[in-house]
Amino acid sequence: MARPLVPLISIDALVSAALELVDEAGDFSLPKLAKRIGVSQSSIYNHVSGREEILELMRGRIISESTYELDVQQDWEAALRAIVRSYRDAFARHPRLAPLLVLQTVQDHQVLGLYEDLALALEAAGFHGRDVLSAISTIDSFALGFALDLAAPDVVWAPPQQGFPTLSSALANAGPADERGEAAFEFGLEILMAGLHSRLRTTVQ
Amino acid sequence: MARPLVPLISIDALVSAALELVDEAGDFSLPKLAKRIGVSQSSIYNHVSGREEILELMRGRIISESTYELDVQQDWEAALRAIVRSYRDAFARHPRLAPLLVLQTVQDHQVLGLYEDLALALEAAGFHGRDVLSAISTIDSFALGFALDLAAPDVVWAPPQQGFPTLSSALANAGPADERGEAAFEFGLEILMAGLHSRLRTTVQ
DNA sequence: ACGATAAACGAAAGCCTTTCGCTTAAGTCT
DNA sequence: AGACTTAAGCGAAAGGCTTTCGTTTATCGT
Repeated sequence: MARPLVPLISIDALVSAALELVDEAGDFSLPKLAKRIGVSQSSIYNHVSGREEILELMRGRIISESTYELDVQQDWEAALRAIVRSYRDAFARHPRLAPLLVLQTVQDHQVLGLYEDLALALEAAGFHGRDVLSAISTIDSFALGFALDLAAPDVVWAPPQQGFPTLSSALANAGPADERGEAAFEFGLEILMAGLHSRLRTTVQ
Repeated sequence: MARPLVPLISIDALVSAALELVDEAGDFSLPKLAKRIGVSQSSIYNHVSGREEILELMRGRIISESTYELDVQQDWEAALRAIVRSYRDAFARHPRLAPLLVLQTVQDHQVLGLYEDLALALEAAGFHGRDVLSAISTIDSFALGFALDLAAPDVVWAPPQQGFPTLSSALANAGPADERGEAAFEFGLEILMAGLHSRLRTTVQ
């Protein structure tokens, strides 16, 4: 086939189809992506530079889909909570995408905007100098860790019947996997916020 | 070649070689693993079930290599700090392994032992019921997040020159990548501990 | 009118994991 | 001692994967 009258491929369609594949199968490949859109593998290279760019585009897409509102009236804590929740919500809708993104540099504009807002909220809170990036890294680790938890197998820990009594009883106490994840995230967010408050109190201003 | 007098492959040698490859290249493959040991790819299947088992064996190996001492005298906070540090140290020695493990259920005995100790320390601290697993998940998210940070590209965020002033200046303030990671981990650990303390104070006992 | 660009295609190179059948040494049982 | 089972190597091949390259042809700008 020669050049079609109307392009068969668009970046939007590419990203949507790739996201569908990841949601369904936990991964995507160019052959499957091409088959889903109904084109050949190699045609895709006319629109993106390769697999990595598609991944980065997916990151931007899911972050854009999960917006948060920053309100001038808001205190920094409310802002931080809103940002972290929105980040985590983005991955909650597409849990299996998180593992595919951990090794890539963040370049997407939308996503950088989220980190910029994070930095602003932290400065408003009273963090200075190197602490700002340390706090960003901490929040990022936390949010990424919980995002990955959403993608983890239902059974994260599989102790044998004998030998790990405390861990086993903690697991027995927990409800179904999604409830456990939800409860853990809420718990973790409280820990994080309390920790940040405490740090601000104890640091010489 | 028929069956050799002395086996050419042992699980220990397999894991060591695989770990070397991951340290060097960030990944390992059976062809490369086989070449390094000096056998053919398919022979490896006589010793392990496949790629996944090798990954799980590597997890056990690095956790075993990074021990911590739990001392009856110790308070729970010291115990938690020791466990989290040891976990993070394990991945600091083999940063590029972390991303390969995020999707796998933990089955290794040594690693389960670490989580058992974590559960014990949390109960000693005064957490009960579902909170134990929530706290484990929170600590796990932190530790995993920071482990992944060690494997991340030197440039985690790449904002363009214009448009993200607060993030850019936070990045400019930071030193080299490894110092940033180290400072962030220490910062995060304080936040985590302070948060847990705060939670214990405010929860009805 | 014409040249450049864009967007499709097929073919192929060079990775990867895993399975299969074949060979032969070592160990075990009678 | 002879025979059977197992363990551990091998090569070949199936069927994935990403990416590059050359070819074709429609559209657009000058």
